[in-house]
Amino acid sequence: MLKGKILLAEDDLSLGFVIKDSLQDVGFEVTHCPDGEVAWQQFQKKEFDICLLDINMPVRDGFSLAKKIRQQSDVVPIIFLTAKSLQEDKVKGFQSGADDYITKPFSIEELILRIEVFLRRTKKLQADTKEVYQLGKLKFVVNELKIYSGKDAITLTQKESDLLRFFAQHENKVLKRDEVLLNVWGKDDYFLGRSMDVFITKLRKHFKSDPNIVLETIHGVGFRLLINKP
Amino acid sequence: MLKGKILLAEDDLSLGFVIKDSLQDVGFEVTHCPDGEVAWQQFQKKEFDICLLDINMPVRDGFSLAKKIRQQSDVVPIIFLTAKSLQEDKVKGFQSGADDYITKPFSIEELILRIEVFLRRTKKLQADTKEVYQLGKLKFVVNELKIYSGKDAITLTQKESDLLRFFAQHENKVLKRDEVLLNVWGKDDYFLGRSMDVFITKLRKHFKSDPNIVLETIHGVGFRLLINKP
DNA sequence: AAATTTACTTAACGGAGCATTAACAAAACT
DNA sequence: AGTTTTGTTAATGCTCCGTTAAGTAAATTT
Repeated sequence: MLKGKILLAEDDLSLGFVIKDSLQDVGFEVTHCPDGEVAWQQFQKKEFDICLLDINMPVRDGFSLAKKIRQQSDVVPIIFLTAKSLQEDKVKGFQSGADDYITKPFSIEELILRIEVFLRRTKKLQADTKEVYQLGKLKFVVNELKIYSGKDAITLTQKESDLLRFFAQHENKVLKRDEVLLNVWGKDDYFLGRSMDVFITKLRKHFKSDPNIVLETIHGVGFRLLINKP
Repeated sequence: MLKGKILLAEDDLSLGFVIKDSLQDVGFEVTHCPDGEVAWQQFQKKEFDICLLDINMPVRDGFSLAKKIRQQSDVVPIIFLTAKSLQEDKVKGFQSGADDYITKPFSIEELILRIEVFLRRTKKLQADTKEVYQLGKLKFVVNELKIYSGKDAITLTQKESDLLRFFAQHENKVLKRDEVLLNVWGKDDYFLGRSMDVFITKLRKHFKSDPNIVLETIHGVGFRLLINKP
């Protein structure tokens, strides 16, 4: 069971590996970045449920990265990993938008517990929000995995639903192939790319009852979900 | 809303703090004790609805504490928090009167759900609120563990009833496998998942007198209790 | 207390559903 | 024309789920 997507920025590679491995063991998907700049690039590409940022990093330190992240999202929880336990650092950290910090050396168990505390909080808010998209004359109800066309309904598989949801969230916007892959599949390689193409075909079939819904290909770039007004 | 009073014995202070904080967040009153002896003093002073005991503690370990507690009350649920997952420990734990154990690292969410499963059970003995669900032409009376079909009645077991109750509470909503497991069994692992499938089969058999009641499977996601209007 | 019943879990196996991979066709770039 | 990218269908193989039966432990009866 996938519990959530975690962005881990940690320049100490062996420590980073241990953290990544432990978190994956308990069901998280972890993207490990060796410095703040790479982490920032990843953050822009993909959605994360929580960020774990080391403070002392080359290229871009944790504080600066946290600020950047906060400019783009003031919801995603940020936890600092820090060797220092000085009061100033803590203050500085919270000012830059962190939600919590944990001082090294910490136990993996404790880290997991803290992560879960945050995820539970944010989950509660989302848990019962009905996520529904009106696509032309079709109504897509995410939690039910269904597309309604009047009284008729088509049931989607989980993956179809994940993919359609991502397009519906960005209606009318060009989405690059790697963006889609990273967000829906979690990684980007040749085979998953082909797999995505198969799913694109499936989605197009589901749309055939409403010709105003067009999932167009931008050759060499990606796709765009376009809803034409009739 | 105060959900219940919890005695927490945990010598790892930072872990204890996280647990206490999380439980308070969801409405429990928590008394956190740093060792078994202090916990025992607190238990004698005050009434608790549930006890969470770490096993490895200085002064008085969890096993010994559980025995003491059991001498005074054989009703209060005891849950062990343990780092070991060895079979011997489990056995030893249950012999000393524990009702359940949870191995570290565990998720706070899971702990909360297990606590709630226990509290619901003990409360059931006290409360007498009639909880009745009309499912198609069947009437499900929770406290009686019965499903009425006209004059005929089927008697359910406790687990069947717990499970059906959870579905009846969320009629028409897609419930994920882990949600069901956590809410009905208190924890989510492979075997309990299989066990749930067995109970799903049993429930479907009970429904066979009314074809409008459909407990449908959402592959890879969970189940949904659907009542079709005839 | 031994035997039986009851309730639930675990094992085992078969089948269905699904994502992926493969294979080939079509389209779009060079 | 040749190469790369995308569309589509079919085959593959994995995971999930349904079901029956066997195992286990507690409760009840004899």
